[in-house]
Amino acid sequence: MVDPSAYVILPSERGKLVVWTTTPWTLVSNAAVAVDPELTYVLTGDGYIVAEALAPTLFGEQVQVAERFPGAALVGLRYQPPFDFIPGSEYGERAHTVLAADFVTAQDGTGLVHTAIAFGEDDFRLGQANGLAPINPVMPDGTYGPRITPWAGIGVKAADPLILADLERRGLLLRSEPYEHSYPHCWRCNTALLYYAKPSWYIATSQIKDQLLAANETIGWQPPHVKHGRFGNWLEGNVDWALSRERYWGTPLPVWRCPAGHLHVVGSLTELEQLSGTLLEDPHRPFVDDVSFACQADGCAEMMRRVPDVIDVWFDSGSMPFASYGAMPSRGGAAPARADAEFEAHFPADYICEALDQTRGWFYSMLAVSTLLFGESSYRNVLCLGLILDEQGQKMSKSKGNIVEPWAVLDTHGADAFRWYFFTSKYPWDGYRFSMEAIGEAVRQFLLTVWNTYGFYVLYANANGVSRESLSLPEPSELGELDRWALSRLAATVETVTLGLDAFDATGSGRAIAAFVDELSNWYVRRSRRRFWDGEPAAMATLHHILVTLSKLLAPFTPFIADEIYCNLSGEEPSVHLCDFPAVEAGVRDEDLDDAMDVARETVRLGLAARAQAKVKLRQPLRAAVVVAAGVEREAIVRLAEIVRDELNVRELRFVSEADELGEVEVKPNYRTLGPRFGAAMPMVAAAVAGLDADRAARALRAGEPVHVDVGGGEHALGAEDLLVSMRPLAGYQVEREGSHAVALELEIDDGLRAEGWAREIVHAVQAARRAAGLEVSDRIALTLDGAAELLAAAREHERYLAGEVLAVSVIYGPVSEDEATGGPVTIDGLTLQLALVKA
RNA sequence: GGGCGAUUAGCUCAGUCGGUUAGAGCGCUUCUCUGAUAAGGAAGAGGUCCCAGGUUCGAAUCCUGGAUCGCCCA
Repeated sequence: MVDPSAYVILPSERGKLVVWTTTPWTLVSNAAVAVDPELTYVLTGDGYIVAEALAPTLFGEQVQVAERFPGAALVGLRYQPPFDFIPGSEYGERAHTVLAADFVTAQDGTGLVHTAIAFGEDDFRLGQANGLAPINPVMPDGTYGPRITPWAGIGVKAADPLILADLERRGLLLRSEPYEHSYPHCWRCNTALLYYAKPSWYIATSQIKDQLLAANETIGWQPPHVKHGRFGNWLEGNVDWALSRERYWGTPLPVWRCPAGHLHVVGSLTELEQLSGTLLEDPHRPFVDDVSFACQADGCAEMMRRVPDVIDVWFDSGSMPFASYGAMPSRGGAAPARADAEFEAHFPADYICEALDQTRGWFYSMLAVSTLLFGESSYRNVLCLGLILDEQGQKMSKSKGNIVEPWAVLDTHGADAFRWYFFTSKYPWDGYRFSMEAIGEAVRQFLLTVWNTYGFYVLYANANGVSRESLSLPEPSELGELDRWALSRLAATVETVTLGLDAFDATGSGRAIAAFVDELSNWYVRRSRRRFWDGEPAAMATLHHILVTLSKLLAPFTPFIADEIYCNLSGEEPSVHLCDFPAVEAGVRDEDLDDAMDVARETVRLGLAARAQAKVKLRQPLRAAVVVAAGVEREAIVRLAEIVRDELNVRELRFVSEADELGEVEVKPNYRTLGPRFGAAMPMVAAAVAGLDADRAARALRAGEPVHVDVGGGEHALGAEDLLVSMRPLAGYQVEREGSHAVALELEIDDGLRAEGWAREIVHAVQAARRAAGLEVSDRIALTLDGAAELLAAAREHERYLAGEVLAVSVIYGPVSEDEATGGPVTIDGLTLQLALVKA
């Protein structure tokens, strides 16, 4: 906010002290001026006293210095206060003198700090140290009291300009200018806060600081940096807890006091009844205020009455683990004892969760109350949440109107999508930039994939009459590679998710599930479709098992879709939310198979890229793919050759061991191994490697021999670890490569391959027509084909395949008239095909 | 003013022990696949890794200072 800042002149015997303040309203209770005794101050030619370092800023570079001295020389100097509403004698002996302080800087201002004991913590401490009383002429409503005669009844902030005008009239204002600084405001009404010193009840938490720090060590924090950062620092700097509040509503402070000043703190409702004879039905104000009893101090005959204050609500929140038991009248309203079985069963909490701004709020009060009572934390783990910002990154607030109504999100995308977004889009403590689009993306990318995979299973389970009872998951050894791979990936996912959730990491766990669902849908199911069409028991049982387990993994994340899937597929329990979380099964993980599938998929990826480069459609079969692979990678591809061949639509896979058999190679230095070895000579090594004959070097490495390079006159041997061999493309083949991997395609297409390609094109056309005709996936058809002779010949040649693919019980080659035709004519490689189908 | 955190493609975010061509998704362009999919696959365009110093053979990554934003405290 912008406040008026004032440079005020305070005359003294040694010269005119210049003090700086951004709260002119506190000048009426100026009690002292603070200086840094070690800082150098000057007396200017004009008679002003300021810090030397600030004199040029205040008076210009040409300022004349009459005298130079340390701040200590000013200490004790008496000056004329700016106002005399409050006589100096009320503050104390050292009122209106210069005092030494440790908080004065020469950063800004004048190096002399106006001090009003009742306003501000530094001021108060300085006053305490120097025997000055905190006289406060401001009323509780923020207006000046009657002692400030000209401005009594005026809000102090509103009086700022009046005070400045008064000082100026009396020649005491050197300068005034607007000053922008951060200043605390009321979170509710957004008006500037006024600080003043007032008596209060405290808990001496600073005396148990070591216990608080020790208790913090037992807590698991997410994110981890809060533990020794924000929270740990706060505990290190612990100050006593200001407990009392001057409010009407709240938990009454259980302190009774007699006129003689004796105190009694009441520990329970039972104790209060014993003392007073009154059992309170309702322990709040005003009832509790009526309860009085005879003073307990020896020889005191006065009546004790409760002090009017209530307790800071943070104490209530910090008492949550105890209050829920202790508040019960049957227990006398006292805090629970460690012997209480019900309390013990629930203490401490496994975890708590709140926003990051609770560091000094709930997180602290929960720890402090518990440590005071039992010397330990009331929670084992804490997860902090960040703030949810709007799409522009601004904090959402009702007054700004940029809030998002939760119901609008729920109505549009559903609760599962909402939850999934929060769990997986970011780590919760990082906060969010909320957007509806991001939730829509979560739906499209994740929930629909899950749902469609489930829907796919249900479709073919129903089509093949597969019942829940008929399913049994075969032993791993009886399953195919793809099934075992899917189960292995599932087991790995269960493990990752379990470890993550145990560590309160829902984000990493959710992302692992998302990765698995992607593999499941876009590799396992896609590669296995044919088996599901036939209702193959192993495939059915595998996917069923995976979906049921997946529903259990998803239960905490997307409870509704998880329960829907579980109840329809299993129903062993009435709800997925009554199931145990999946356990990590021993012996299901097969990391060799996982790695092999990765290699196979990489090979497919390169092969598809090569096809795209060559502009050969995937439906056109090719004779061979030549794969660069050796050792375990080659074994992996051989193991999964059928999948690779089918995905790439090639008849044959051939292997070469080294990239240089497919094209020219280049060698590059491996900085990771060579860097530490050669250090500063690394650039020379890189140059030497660049100068090598790549083919010769590659051959040598393949033969297990070192390659020698000359670096700065010395010869060094480089092994296979030190050089990375990669390829240049080779003319004549379509080669796709990445690093040391490569796949080449033979592009020559003979008549046989061409006819097979056409047959697949015809299948594709018929399938499109089936779909356009609205047929069920299991409907049989009678098919008639007409058109270019070459296409019909290809169809005849591959009729069994064609009929099987499109579920045709008969294929007729004959004329198709306009009105019989299903859809328009199809063009394949420039040739025309006309087709008609009817449900058989 | 102090403490803590953040800053990477138009947007949302990854980026391991510091390793030389910084990735993904969305969106855009062009293909492709489809007997579940609003889906999948390939290619292209898109980058001052907030800025400036420093350490190092080598920095998005480590150190120092600064900027901006957020939270807490004064």
